[in-house]
Amino acid sequence: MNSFTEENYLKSIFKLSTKTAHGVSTNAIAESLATKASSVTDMIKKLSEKKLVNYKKYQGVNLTKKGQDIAVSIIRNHRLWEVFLVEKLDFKWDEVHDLAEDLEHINSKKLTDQLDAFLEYPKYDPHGDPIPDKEGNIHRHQDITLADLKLDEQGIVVGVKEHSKSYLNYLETLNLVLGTEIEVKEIVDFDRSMSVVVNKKETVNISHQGSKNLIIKKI
Amino acid sequence: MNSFTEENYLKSIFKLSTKTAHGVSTNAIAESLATKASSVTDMIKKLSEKKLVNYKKYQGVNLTKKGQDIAVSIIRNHRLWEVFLVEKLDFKWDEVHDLAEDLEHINSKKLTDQLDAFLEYPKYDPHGDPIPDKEGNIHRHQDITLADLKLDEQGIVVGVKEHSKSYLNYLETLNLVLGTEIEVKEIVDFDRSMSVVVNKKETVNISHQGSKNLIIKKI
DNA sequence: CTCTTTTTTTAGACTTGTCTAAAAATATAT
DNA sequence: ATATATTTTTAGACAAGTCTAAAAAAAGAG
Repeated sequence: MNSFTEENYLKSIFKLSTKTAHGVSTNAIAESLATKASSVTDMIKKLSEKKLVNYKKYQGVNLTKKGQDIAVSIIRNHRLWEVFLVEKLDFKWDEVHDLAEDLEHINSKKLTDQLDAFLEYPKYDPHGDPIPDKEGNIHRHQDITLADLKLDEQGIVVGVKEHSKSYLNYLETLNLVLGTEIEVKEIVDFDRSMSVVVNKKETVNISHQGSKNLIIKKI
Repeated sequence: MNSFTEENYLKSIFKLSTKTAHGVSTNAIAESLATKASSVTDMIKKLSEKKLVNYKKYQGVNLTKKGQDIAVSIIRNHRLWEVFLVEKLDFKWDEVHDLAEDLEHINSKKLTDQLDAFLEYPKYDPHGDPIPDKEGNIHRHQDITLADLKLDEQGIVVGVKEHSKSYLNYLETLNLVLGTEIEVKEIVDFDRSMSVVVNKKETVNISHQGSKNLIIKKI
């Protein structure tokens, strides 16, 4: 059995390793877990002894198959719980992350799979992030953001790349939730902000900072 | 914030204090948590400093109002999660305890109350134990067991006093689940075992050990 | 009431995960 | 290439919760 702490390290390493081709650096892990590099080194040694990561001093780490399986199953838990909280318990999409951080560590294959069935096998969580299936397969969205769209192009909001409460709230004030239709009406050269038509109704303005974190499927 | 460990101590003290008029003894807590008396003493000092228990050396402990509120809210969580697991995720009543032991520590008033609403404010958990309401009120069953019934008396199964898997399984093989109607047909003097008619159909035999842990409402 | 047994507490040690400060290795710049 | 800056690791310390062994207090027996 692994502690919550170990599981959080594995999850962090998993997420960081999708962003870098090479080993994940000690500092990157420390930053993502709000801890110190020295603590990370200690934990990596432990995970390495448990054969959950491959590690050579000064070379960064990568998950082993075993480590990866654990990380993916925790992410699966996390995202299923988020769906549960939003769909069944009426939470808002900006309220569920912290609770899911706790719930994800409840370790029971049966619980996870029954929850999955109860929720009718959702493919995406409330932020559009894909939910790994029972076998651990993850179907990622293509990585097109609103900022990639050209004038007059249309799309549907399918996810976010930034999960902060403030960003999610900002989107909600613009009515930009999952499933929203968007058409780009204007791109301001100066600051790359955009005017977009939302659901064929209102026109809203969104900053570049906002548009580049909004994942879109072109239509 | 309190650690899982602290919460488990509070829960244990709460449960033990319903059984004894005086302070709860160090040894009793140690036994219930499968730990050593010396560890209990240490923890009690800590809880005492946090004003969650009243403690004088060698005199046992009692919960303060604050400690009791926490204990009750954890029990509320535990029992609501058990209902969820059985009603929504198709778990059996003998499978839910350990999972609920983990889930009960997820600390969110909103989560608890929304779950309660989602489950339509259940009054009892799958073992017939009463679920404390939002304000912490607990409506206990009267403490009549099958063993208290006389010949030809009738009752309905409303709970169990023993929660082990083996006992719950034993009951299930006898078709003695919550809501079952019972009529006492024979009481054997020698070993106090009983023959009872279940749901006006089959007659089954139950040992004294079995009958004294089955909580009944007379009809 | 005194002796014995049981319960509880203390003292000191160990584990897990953390930290700071300093040393070692690697990367960068000129 | 050599000096400088950055990253990573080591060494040693600390807090939480646990344990064993021994001491202190309370309870029970004759």
